[in-house]
Amino acid sequence: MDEQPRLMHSHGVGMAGHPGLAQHMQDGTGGTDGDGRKQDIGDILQQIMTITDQSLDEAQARKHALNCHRMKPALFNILCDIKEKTVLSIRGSQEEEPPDAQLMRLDNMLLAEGVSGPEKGGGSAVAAAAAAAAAGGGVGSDTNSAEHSDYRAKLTQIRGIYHTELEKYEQACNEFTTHVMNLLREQSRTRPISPKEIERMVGIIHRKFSSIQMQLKQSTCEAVMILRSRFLDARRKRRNFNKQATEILNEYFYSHLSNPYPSEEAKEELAKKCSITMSQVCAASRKPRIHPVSNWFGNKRIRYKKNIGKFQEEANMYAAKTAVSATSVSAHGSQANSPSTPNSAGSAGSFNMSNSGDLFMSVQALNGDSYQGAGVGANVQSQVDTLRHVISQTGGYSDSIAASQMYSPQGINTNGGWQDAPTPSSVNSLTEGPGSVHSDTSN
DNA sequence: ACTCATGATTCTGG
DNA sequence: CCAGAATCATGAGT
Repeated sequence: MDEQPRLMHSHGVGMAGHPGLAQHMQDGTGGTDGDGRKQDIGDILQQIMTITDQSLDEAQARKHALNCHRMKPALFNILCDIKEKTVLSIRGSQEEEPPDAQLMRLDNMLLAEGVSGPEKGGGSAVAAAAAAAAAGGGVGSDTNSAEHSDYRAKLTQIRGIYHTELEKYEQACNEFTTHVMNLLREQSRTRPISPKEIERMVGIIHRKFSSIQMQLKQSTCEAVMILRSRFLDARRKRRNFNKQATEILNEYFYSHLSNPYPSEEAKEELAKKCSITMSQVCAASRKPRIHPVSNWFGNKRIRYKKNIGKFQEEANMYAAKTAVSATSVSAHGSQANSPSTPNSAGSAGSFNMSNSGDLFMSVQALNGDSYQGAGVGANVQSQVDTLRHVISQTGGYSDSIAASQMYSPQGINTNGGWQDAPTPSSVNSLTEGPGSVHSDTSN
């Protein structure tokens, strides 16, 4: 039985044209004469060795004959056994399954980016963000949606490429697998190849292909990242509001100085007036995001509070402006609010007091300046009175609020801020009183 | 190149 | 969750 494995080996090898083993086999035959059976085997080997010299038909016939040899099944099994053992020992060492932590990550990311998920117009997350932005802002979302559609188009492109490539790989993988399987099956008639081994081979092929797939996923992820950074993570891309917008916002701010927390509607309105586009809303972090007007007011509040002195001039200017417009309005008989302003000085005072020492000064300055401002911009002298009146209003725009909401000077004082105003955001200042007058007239 | 103004983001406390 | 505070990043003026 010793030599029979060699037979099979040589056979297989001979077919594959392996020189080294042919040599080895020849050694085996050289040392075995005398025995009839071995002689027989020698013959067979001889035949095998010369098989390449024969015609194809002859070779085929010989092959068939060998294949039908009565010893073949037994030999085959034994060889398979031996092979299995050696293969196992080899495989044991390289038993690697460093599995798909990374693959999972990639998959998750692709899913999150809407590349590999269910078809949803591509970039579901971003699309959602865009939708949210559009819905939330309503205003000027054109440019934004344009940007997003651009982004989406690109993402869809990536998605398309990814899917076609993936499909290609899968197809290639399947084709190759079946090809190899056929080949092995075919060869298993002449070589000791067990089904198990074929299975193993298939596994290897799949692993190879999945590593290719991983590369594909990786590069897709990279592409998406680049796209994101190009389109969305230009988050801090800051475009200054235009002058008019700033003016409108400032007017609102200074006319609601005692409670500069515009309601949602007010913000909407302001945004509309300022034609502040939602493109300025952060698209990056995929959060529904803060309205630019909110940003503006947030920044304004904090910066104003931080350095009131610096903003005093501005405040005066807008106060004057407001005054002028308010007078023109009041001339039309919308004095409904004006009578209620006698105490406005108080609110102005309160505001003042809220800001340490120089506040008081600033109030003084405010009044003085406002007069001046009126003189400059105003056409009507008789407006001086109204001006004064309105100016005080500006200080206490939310007089009504102050009254109704117990917006006490003390509170402001102690805090040096507006925070104490109860639920500031709930105050719908745009629609109420002087504020609305002001903002309406400002247009 | 530098500085300042300013819109946006992030972190934190209530 | 919201406002404030801190910070980042950019645009504009010099």
